[in-house]
Amino acid sequence: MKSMPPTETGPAPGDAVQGSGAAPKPRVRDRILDTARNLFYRYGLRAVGVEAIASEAGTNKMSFYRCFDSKDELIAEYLREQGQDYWAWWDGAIAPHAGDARRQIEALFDNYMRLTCKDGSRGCSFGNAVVELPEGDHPGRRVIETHKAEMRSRLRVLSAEAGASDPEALGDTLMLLMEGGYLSRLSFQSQGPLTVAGKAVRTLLDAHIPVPSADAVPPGRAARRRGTAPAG
Amino acid sequence: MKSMPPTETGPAPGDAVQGSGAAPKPRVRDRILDTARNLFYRYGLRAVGVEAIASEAGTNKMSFYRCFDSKDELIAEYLREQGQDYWAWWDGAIAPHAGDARRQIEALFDNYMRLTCKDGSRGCSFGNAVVELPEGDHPGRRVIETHKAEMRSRLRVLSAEAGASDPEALGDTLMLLMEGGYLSRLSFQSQGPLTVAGKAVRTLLDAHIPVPSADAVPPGRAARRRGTAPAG
DNA sequence: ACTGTGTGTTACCGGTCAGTAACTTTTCGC
DNA sequence: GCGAAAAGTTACTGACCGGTAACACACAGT
Repeated sequence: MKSMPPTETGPAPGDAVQGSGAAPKPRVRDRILDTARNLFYRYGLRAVGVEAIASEAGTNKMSFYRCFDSKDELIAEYLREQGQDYWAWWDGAIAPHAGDARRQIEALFDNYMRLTCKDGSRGCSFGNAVVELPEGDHPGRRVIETHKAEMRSRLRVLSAEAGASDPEALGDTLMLLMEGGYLSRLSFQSQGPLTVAGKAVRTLLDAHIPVPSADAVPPGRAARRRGTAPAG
Repeated sequence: MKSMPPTETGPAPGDAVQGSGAAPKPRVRDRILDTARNLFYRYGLRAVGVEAIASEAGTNKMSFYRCFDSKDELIAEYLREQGQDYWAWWDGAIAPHAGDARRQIEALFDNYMRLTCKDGSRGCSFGNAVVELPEGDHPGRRVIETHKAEMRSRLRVLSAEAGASDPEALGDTLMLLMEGGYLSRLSFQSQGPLTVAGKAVRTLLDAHIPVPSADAVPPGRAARRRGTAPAG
């Protein structure tokens, strides 16, 4: 039940130290937040203490408490930052296919799979955090619930735009798939069930999006449908 | 970041106390393990201390350490117990439809949805635990990984028995669905995306299980396929 | 009665936790 | 250069953590 590898004091090789025209050392608050994001994501919320965060950020607990009211507030802030990055990633993943919602969903999941299978991935910051925050009144919970609700909403909207006959059902199913991939990533290495997410999404899209009537499209196209059907 | 509601010392009303021919008070070890299962599941592994477990079980830390080598060992034992119950539940859910793998899968998921939507559910003990145990050498991790691998395997076998053309893909997709439901249960109340799992499973079964050729079955049956297609 | 086993009790260990006080030093805008 | 703001330093509080020592008791089988 140990928590973390021992921290090294002093500036790490990769740190932004002043000198020879390099970028100025970022403000304490930013360094702390950055460090907290790494540590919280890697080791969990309860496993990482504020002292460890502060010293890993090259500062101390006192400076920490000048920037943040409490550890719980830092956790909430950590989650907000993660959220911002998450939606930036999301928008970037679907941007190349604007106007084609089906392709956007596929691209989103392809991107998601690649990212989540990578070494060092620990799944979803929000999903992991909510496991450690069962108390209903923790400031981080609002952030998490908002984030997940937004995810659900976006997937439903994309499903509707893709022409799904039951966009709520398709959106929610996609959400289950995503969440499942995030969670299963923790128990399996990169060869877990997550590897089929791409195929699964295409199967679901095929099943939920009605094919155009046969006399409205050139023959042969409607029959094989679109995307990759489940082999067989 | 508080951990648990205050514990009450002394025997709780529901406890099995000796008297008037009632069953004898269970042995300490069993009481501790029972309490640990409740507390760990509800509040998480790190949030619950051994002292809290012992006193909630009506004993003390010393007796605790006579039964268990360490908290980490208790965690592993907790997970083993959860595993036994889990497979008993699983077998019970699919037993009524022995011989019809498709119905078994449907029954499994229906049962799973009902259970996981219930008040007080906190998703999957194993999924939650693995979030809190990033260290690769924790005795609990073996239990978790074995459990999840078994789950994956069983879903693949059921998929094969159901006649799926790509049973590995179907099994893994079902696994993602299940894991996703467990995880999303923590961020949503009972009205989360989990509610569509039943429909999603039937859609996937329809898509993965080839329909018998038209001249082998009475007309009208093959056309509408089986189960509940996505509305529309 | 005697003894062994299981259990309860109290006090303690070293370590870590979140959070604070008081003071010094560095940095930056002007 | 000056003053203010930001950051570093040391020492501390009170609570809790996992884990242990030493001892008292209660009840079983013989």
